[in-house]
Amino acid sequence: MDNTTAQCPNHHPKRDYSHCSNCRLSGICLPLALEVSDIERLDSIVQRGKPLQRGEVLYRAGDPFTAIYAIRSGAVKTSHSDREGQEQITGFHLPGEVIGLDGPANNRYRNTAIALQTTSVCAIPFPELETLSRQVPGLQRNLLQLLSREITTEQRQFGLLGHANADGRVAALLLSFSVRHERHKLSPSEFTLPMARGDIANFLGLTLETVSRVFTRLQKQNVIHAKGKDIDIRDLDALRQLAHNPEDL
Amino acid sequence: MDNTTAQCPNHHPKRDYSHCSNCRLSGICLPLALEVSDIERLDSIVQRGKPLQRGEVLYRAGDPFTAIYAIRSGAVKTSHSDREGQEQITGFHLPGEVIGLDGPANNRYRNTAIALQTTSVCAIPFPELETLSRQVPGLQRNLLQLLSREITTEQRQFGLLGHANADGRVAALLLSFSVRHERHKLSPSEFTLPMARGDIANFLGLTLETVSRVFTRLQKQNVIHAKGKDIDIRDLDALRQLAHNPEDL
DNA sequence: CGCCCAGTTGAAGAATTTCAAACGATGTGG
DNA sequence: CCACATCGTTTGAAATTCTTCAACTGGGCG
Repeated sequence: MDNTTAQCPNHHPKRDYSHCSNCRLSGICLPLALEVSDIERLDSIVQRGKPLQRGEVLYRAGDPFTAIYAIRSGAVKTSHSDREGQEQITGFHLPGEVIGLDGPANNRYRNTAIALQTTSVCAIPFPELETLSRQVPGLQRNLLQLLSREITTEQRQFGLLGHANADGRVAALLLSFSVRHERHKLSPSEFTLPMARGDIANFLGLTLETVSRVFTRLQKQNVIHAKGKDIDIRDLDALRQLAHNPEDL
Repeated sequence: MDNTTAQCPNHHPKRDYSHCSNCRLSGICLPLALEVSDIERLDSIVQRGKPLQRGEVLYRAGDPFTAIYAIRSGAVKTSHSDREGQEQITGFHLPGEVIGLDGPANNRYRNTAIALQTTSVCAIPFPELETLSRQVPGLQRNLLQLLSREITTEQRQFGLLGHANADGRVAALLLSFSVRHERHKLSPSEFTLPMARGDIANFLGLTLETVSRVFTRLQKQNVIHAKGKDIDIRDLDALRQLAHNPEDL
């Protein structure tokens, strides 16, 4: 029902963000550092559908792998489940981030991606992207970087679960959101988490109750102020110290 | 001091494995499913150095990223440390596996790779590989698959730390080695672990003592027989059940 | 022989989970 | 408009798992 311009963020309804070349996210997304003419070629294969509502599935584990997705607005969680049906959330993804990179491994998505809010994405069909990236070296580089960065991100999280206690894990998560918000020139200290406590707990390998207790504890120590999903970071250094934070997030 | 043929596995000293085209690992390594002529092109950029001794560093976190490495024989651990100097082992790598894929993210290795035994590797210079993979679509595909597979592997481990108890984590590790040995037509039930208990503990986010206790416990239950690093899996199903194992490893 | 290292074992302690109850916001039907 | 059910969250107390600290074992090597 919508035309392409309808996917623009609600608060800027008049501007046309429906092309990579004028997308506000081009600085952190796949087109990064490409020439204008190359961005246009990339743009020509990108597909923009209508926004997903909260809870809608973008792709499901086991689906044939067709495209990777750049998030334009909103938030997405990715998860996979073992055969006992036990769900493990593998990540929370914000605008400018690309998901579906688990697909090329065996031509099926390994994860399920679900919108946490109203979310709009750019679909980048993978076969086309592969072809194009053979012709555009910078794009090939960006694609490889994207995958490699995903690897290092996972490794960091892996290290977190390996060596941090409950406080450290929650602190690291909050810091991660903080710096990702800052990247968008949003406040790094005040933001709203897109997911519920249960999702945080699942992601961090803790129970819902423990996460809740950590939030109250951090609040009593005046490190953060949290009302539900609304977070206000009061003492960034304390948070960093708790998270034992390795370089960037 | 060695010529190139000297990197052949010790137990087959007469055969020439110094080219991808006759490497026994080509079925699981980067050349997988490439045409003969393409394998030869790949081969022409691959560098084979002299073997590393136990404890030697292949690359160090922070080093400029120059090449990815395919392991020919031996075993390697990769790890990274946060700024407190806390080390987190991110993986144990066996022949046929490729490491260094964390490098493209920002042109530096994020991890340190250390030989756990005498180990020989093939170095594949990355700029050359990038160029070549633009010309050989199958190679481009394999490279992307390699990275993507690394992502899914990390995610599995991530899920493990998130949702498995000490027994489950150790069981999963043993199973992982079991199937990886099987891939090489080695016994999936009897093998020698290349790393010490402390490394296992670090990798699994446990203490050395807990790992040791799990080994004794599994032994008392007749699930495994373990004498130091020598493992004999007695009850594969029990192990699988403990690990709650999601699909392949 | 004696030292050292890796691994094992024990007992006490701490952190997290589990079970249970209660809360506050939100929505629904009478 | 109020009673009631629901959902996400918070809080408490007991149970459990894992860690910590410490002692001990056994094999390898000078």
